Amino acid sequence: MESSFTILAEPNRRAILSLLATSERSVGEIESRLRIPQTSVSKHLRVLREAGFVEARVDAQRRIYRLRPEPLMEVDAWLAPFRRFWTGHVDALERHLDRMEQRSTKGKKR
Amino acid sequence: MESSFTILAEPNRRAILSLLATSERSVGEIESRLRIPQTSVSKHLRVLREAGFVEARVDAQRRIYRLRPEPLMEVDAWLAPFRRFWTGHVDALERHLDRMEQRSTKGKKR
DNA sequence: CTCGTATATCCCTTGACAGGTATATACCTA
DNA sequence: TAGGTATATACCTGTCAAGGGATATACGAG
Repeated sequence: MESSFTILAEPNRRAILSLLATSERSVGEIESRLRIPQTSVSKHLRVLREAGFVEARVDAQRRIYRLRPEPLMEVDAWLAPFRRFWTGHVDALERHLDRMEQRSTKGKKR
Repeated sequence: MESSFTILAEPNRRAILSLLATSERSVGEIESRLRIPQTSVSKHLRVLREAGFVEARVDAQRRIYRLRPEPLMEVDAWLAPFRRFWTGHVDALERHLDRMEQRSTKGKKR
């Protein structure tokens, strides 16, 4: 059973999902907006489709893809037990992101 | 830059985090509770540590690991734009999980 | 100092997966 | 029908990461 987290590990797939959060899109739109080769977009969409993240509607030669929320709800549910660690400490994330920013700018490791 | 999602793709690592959500634990406790070989636990902890998911405190020969919330907050933040798809439709997740259950029980594909 | 315990690291093998290229399929238009 | 557009699939290849086993390091007890 392919975990939803495995699917989300791929950056292009997350980008596709974020794009579809706004509105549904054809494959070509995704291709040009994200600057990913068509063949690659199709392959990622296949993975997303089989995992239930998206579904396609046929419009002549086009396939219009739209989001399906269930797998993301699953992720959200997994996250629930951890929320108590940060509710009420809103700006800890902000500090964390700043630190990450610095690491990838300045950063040489060890 | 290793994405937090990449880290979470590994099931054992998610299990470790879930375990630490309850309380901090030594490596040995994690090993016996999750039934993962010690060498494997240590390697996963290293990954989690370097990605900021956990931190270790030294107690004699033991290392006590505890959760750090920031990377999970990041994930939570990424998820935010999608929440509008399911707030108010609480039981869609339940139906989804049922369907998954059926697939992995009955399931032969195509 | 030696032995047992707790944890980390090294090396090696294996499998999964993403990207690229080429090609197939489907539909539309003329 | 032919040619163009839109999307999917097959095959190949390189990379990367997880798991196993052996070993190193650190600490405590006696």
